[in-house]
Amino acid sequence: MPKRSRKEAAEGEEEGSRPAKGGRGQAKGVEPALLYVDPPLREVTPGGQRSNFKVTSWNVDGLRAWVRKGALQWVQEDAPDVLLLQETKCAEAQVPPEVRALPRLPHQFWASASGRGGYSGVGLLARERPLDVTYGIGDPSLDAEGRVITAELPSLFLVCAYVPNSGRGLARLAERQRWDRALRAHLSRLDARKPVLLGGDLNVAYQELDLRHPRANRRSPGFTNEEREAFGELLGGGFIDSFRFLYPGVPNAFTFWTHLGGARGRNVGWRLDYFVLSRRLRGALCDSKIRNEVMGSDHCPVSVYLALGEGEGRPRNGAD
Amino acid sequence: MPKRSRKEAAEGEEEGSRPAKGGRGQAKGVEPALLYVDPPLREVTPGGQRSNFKVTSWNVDGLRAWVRKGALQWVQEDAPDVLLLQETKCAEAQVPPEVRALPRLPHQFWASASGRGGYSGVGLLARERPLDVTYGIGDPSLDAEGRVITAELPSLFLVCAYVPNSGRGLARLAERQRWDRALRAHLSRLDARKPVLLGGDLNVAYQELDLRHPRANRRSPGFTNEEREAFGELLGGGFIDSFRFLYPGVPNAFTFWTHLGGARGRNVGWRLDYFVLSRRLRGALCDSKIRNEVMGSDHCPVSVYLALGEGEGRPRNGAD
DNA sequence: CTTTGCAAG
DNA sequence: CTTGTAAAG
Repeated sequence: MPKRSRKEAAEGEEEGSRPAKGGRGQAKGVEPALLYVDPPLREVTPGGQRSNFKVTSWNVDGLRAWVRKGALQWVQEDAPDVLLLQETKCAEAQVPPEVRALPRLPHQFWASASGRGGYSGVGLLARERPLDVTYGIGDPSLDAEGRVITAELPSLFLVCAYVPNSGRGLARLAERQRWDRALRAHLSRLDARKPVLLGGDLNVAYQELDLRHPRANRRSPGFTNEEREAFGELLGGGFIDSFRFLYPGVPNAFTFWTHLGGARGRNVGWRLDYFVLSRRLRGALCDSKIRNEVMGSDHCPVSVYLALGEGEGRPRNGAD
Repeated sequence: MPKRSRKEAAEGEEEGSRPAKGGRGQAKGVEPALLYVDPPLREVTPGGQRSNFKVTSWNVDGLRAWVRKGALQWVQEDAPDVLLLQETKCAEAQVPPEVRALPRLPHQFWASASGRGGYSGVGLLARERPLDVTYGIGDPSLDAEGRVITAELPSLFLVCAYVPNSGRGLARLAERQRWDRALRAHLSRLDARKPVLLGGDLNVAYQELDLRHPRANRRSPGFTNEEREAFGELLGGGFIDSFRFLYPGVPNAFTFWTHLGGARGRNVGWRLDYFVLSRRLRGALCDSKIRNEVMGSDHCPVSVYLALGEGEGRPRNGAD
């Protein structure tokens, strides 16, 4: 069982295909759709401030294939202030010209796995030029795969992350744990200077609520105790899971579905893509959206809406 | 220039895209279609014997993809007595069930590259059970790639061959020359017992007439002097190129077009697929067809029609 | 199941 | 340009 990957196990027979407890009897293997429907956008903070900053994050599962599928059309309509992309599988020189030419996102920053451009990789595309951009999380032994870009904006640090998968048979779980620790340290260092907004594929479903078949995936990459606890420490360390903060207890809100076996059609998925923010940014949070109707990858895009004002950029000891 | 492969050079600018000498002036790079149209079938020999044996040969460029494209439909309509397939790229265990189930071709024999099933490979499928079937050309150092199947039928030996490509930069030309010699020896040994019919992708265009851009391909795999001379020795050794025997001087009759650059649409091709037969079978030859309208591979199928009678199977010293 | 890379043609 | 393959998810 530990030999099966998270994504394989997501399709597993162990527990997933039993009829729901207490439900009406169902034919073996048939599951109800249980689609999460994203509610209408909340355009203001509880305090009444209007959203003026939108970030969208999308694990594209291969930037070039994603472009061929026409995803850029959706990006233009979505019109985020910043677009975070993960799993571009693409060296900077291979980024399609249509992406480079996006009129509303002229400031583009790319990272890819050194040596093999077709693996991992992230991008950060911004409407306005960041004050500064850095790469990685400060540990060269963990920064060879092009997984993190950090942009300093006037009022916050924006971090795009593609957290490494723990691998088949959890072969890379130990490395993943080092990675989770290093990311947390990176975020803390940033947070000491300005509030932080982290977006991306964090490759963990935090709670049972966050994947369709928790029991079947206890030792699957993305739902091990080790990965979940690391995420818990992030939340305990002054950060908020924006979606869950706004929508506690809401089930079936997934951002990833394996390609195998038509999982997406049955909404057999995982919530792996997040916007996590410094606690002191919570008053600026308008909404956190899961665009699960949008096709083009095995992940769907997620967006966060903030209301950034005069006071937002103040340093940590000035707030909270 | 020797670095470019045959198939790349087929598309080259060197000589190919000049307007034809003496022709009307043409826009640069535009070539006339010059499609070869297969004439109506000759159903009888010059001596008046009706064809009673049909063999079709096709380099399928991947048996599984070829099946997915629906080529089996055409095979059923073609209804050959024997079907020879090359470049199956498929271990015997991976042959699609639809192929195994072909109702009119129940006797199937497969060869593939030992170790890597996805490379090379041939098949021989027969309506009637052969008397005997052997594999290879009698040299273990040349027989590891599943390129030859020989079936003994009552009146002749039928050989299915996929001759190795000389490779980019002619890296395998020396091996190819050994291969050509060994194939010739194999055919001679068979021919001493019964007449021989060889069909398959012989990976050589014999004369300038047999490819669209001879000048540009002087050192391209498939048109080197070495390969052409080896084919000439076969013809000098008592064998006939059935198509050219029946259609001397007919140009633009190609059986292969590279996938690159829309070569097939412009009929920028090569004649690489042949039926070659023992000279003493020439009286049995009705026709040799090139089905260049049939899609499903980068090669088209070719067919030969013979009239086999009482006297056909007699040993060599009894005829010619 | 799909995306990369690659080798081969 | 298309077929295989493997590694990765």
